[in-house]
Amino acid sequence: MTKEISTIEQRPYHHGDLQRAIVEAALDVLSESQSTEFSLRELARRAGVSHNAPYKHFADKRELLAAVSAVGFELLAKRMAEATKELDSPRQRLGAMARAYVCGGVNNPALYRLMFGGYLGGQDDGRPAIERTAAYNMKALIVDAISDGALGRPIADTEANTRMFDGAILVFWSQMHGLTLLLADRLVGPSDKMGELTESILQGMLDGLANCIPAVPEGVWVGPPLAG
Amino acid sequence: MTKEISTIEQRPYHHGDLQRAIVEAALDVLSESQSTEFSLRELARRAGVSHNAPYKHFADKRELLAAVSAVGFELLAKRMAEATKELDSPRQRLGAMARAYVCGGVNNPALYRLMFGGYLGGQDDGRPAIERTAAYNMKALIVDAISDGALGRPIADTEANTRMFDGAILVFWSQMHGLTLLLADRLVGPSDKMGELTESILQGMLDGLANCIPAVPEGVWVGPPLAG
DNA sequence: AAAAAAAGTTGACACGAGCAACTTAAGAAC
DNA sequence: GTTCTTAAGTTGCTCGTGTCAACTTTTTTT
Repeated sequence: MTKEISTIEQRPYHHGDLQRAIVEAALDVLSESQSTEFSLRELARRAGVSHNAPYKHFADKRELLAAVSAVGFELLAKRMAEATKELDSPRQRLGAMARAYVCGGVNNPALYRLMFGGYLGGQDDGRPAIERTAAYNMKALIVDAISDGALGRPIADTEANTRMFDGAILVFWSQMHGLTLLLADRLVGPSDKMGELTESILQGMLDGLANCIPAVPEGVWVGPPLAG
Repeated sequence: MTKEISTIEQRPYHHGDLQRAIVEAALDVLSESQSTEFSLRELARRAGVSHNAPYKHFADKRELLAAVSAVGFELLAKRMAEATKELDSPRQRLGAMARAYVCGGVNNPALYRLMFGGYLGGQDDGRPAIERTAAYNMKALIVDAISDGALGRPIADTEANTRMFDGAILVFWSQMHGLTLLLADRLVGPSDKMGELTESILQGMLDGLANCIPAVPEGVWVGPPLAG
């Protein structure tokens, strides 16, 4: 449908930028149907190419979904960065980040589940590298806010504090991850109360963390595992 | 394969208890493949019946998965109940419950995702009734522990406290839900540190809740929505 | 015993994943 | 500029799957 070729983009070969077109079609269909059970053929149809053209850019459906997931990570990270840009108070930054995170997930549950759910990288074969970097990117935002004092006092982002940081990130992340999915799956609602819920849960969490940040046990990783 | 007919079970018609056999096959395949993308035909094959026999018991794949999900809820609720049975201290009960919950999810992520993820009841057409009751069942376990004093002091399970209870449940549930999924999806690990992680996060959460239980905003529901 | 209903089977259709062989267009080599 | 190579796209196939329809067999009802 919409060819959407940014005039700057080079169109590498005879037809348009199919790779991008397919990913965008997939994002559209995913957003509309809220399901990953669309067919590559449907995407090909939307892009106006033959049913097998996508295979020239993606080995299989899984690889396409990985690319979609990567875009999702970029979008989410961008929104979180944008939401916190103008804010000075680290506490406010953390709040804005949390709201952006939850909001992003609730507004497109299927994409969120694709990004974080086990569809990709199920075993040890490893998630696409881009997803790892995006996940680390998001972690960095949290670390910044915490080290700037979001928990009531600044905490130096040093080696010695690693396990404490990981503990805080783990609490924060799992809390927001859980809230996002409960809202997205309508196990909690209504979702227009999203903002208030996020804020009140966040406040309770920070109260708890201010008392005591749980140090994560030796050997625990928070974020995608590094090696295979 | 394994017909597995409990000698007590009545076999209603000419062949075995197909309904049960199919659901059990589905549970097997789901556990093995950690994916819901198996075929009904595969299940039929395993049960030794023709490819269409399952349709006499389930209108479509979705309905079969709903039945599997229901079994999952029952299993999980049973394990949580079992884990807390012998414990007097409400705090210990809550801890045991949390561990059983997280452990159940991590040991079979695909089943957990099927139960709580958006595959079923995506829109408003409603989740199967059995899933609702199971979810309420689990909520009740949490309410019991809290009203017995798991948060440091007993809190009467009265109408007046409803929103506070919902707040506590929301915090507890979303925290554990998030932790479970992060572990299941290997975004946090390693999963053999599951118990310690659960306990330390739970402790931090209770510290926070002891200070202040967030009252959920007016009109929020925690658990599957009641009406359409 | 006959009728109705439930459970299971066979056969068909449409559709999607993915492979193979072919065609076209773009760049590189000469 | 012609040829060669290769990326991008197409056509056509095989195979498995969901699901419908029609038929058979067994069980329950009457």
